Amino acid sequence: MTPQRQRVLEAVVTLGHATPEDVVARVGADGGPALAPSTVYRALEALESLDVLGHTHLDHHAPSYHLADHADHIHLVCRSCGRVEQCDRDLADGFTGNVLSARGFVADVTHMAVHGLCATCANRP
Amino acid sequence: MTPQRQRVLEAVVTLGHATPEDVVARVGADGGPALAPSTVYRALEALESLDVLGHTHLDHHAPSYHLADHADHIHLVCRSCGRVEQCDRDLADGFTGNVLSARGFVADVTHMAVHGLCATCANRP
DNA sequence: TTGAATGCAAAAAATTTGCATATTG
DNA sequence: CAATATGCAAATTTTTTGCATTCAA
Repeated sequence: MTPQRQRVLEAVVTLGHATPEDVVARVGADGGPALAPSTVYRALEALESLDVLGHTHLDHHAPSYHLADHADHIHLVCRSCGRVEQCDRDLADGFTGNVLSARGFVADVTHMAVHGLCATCANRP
Repeated sequence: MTPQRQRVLEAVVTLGHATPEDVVARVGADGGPALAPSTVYRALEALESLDVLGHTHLDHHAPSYHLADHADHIHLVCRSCGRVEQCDRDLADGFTGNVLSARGFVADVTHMAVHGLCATCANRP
């Protein structure tokens, strides 16, 4: 664990969810010297392979990293305000069971981003 | 509906699921002249806004387009062999109900890619 | 004919790679 | 000391934009 990787990790923790470029930007603004983009990309991969981080695909053009802890949750992405919230994975137990019996497919819901409208945006035209 | 857009649409239908670059490649190989990448990107957007196509995020760096019909299904992506299959959306009815009551979140499961292991890959070390 | 679509070429973004140097264990 | 990580720069890859030309309604 090098200081650069610690800074990458801190950035992800601070941001909650972050694309690689979010991390590059954040790390460049945290006081220390900027990190080379390649370092950030490699650090994210390394931290993910150590199961410290995980990622989902919240929007169109970038993976979004988060603490592996969060992997126990399902990500809910509001298509209106863009907010990301999480819910307990067991809300999907029935669904994973259905998919397993219907298709023999073993679903990993924690890698899943569910799009829709959050409570706030749903109660608004 | 221009001939170029028809060819883009045909390519998506033929491929089932296709990233913009898949479409560029496919259209370049279907006999006719290649289309400019910008034309393909704009055609995909246009077809989506007409509700002819929809898209999900099946892998890391690209949206994957498919017929809007397919939007009535949930996409299951095997992390081992990469195959994409679909299942009926009602398998997730319980899940969407849970998310709604727990968070007030209105989930659109058809925009969702579920990662995991397909039946074949799950029965294999 | 009037607005929209295309092709082209160039620009912008995002990600990856090679390699010399520096750092870790 | 040996292995690994970093920084930098350049190369790729993917997507977007501007604009003159062509096409469709």
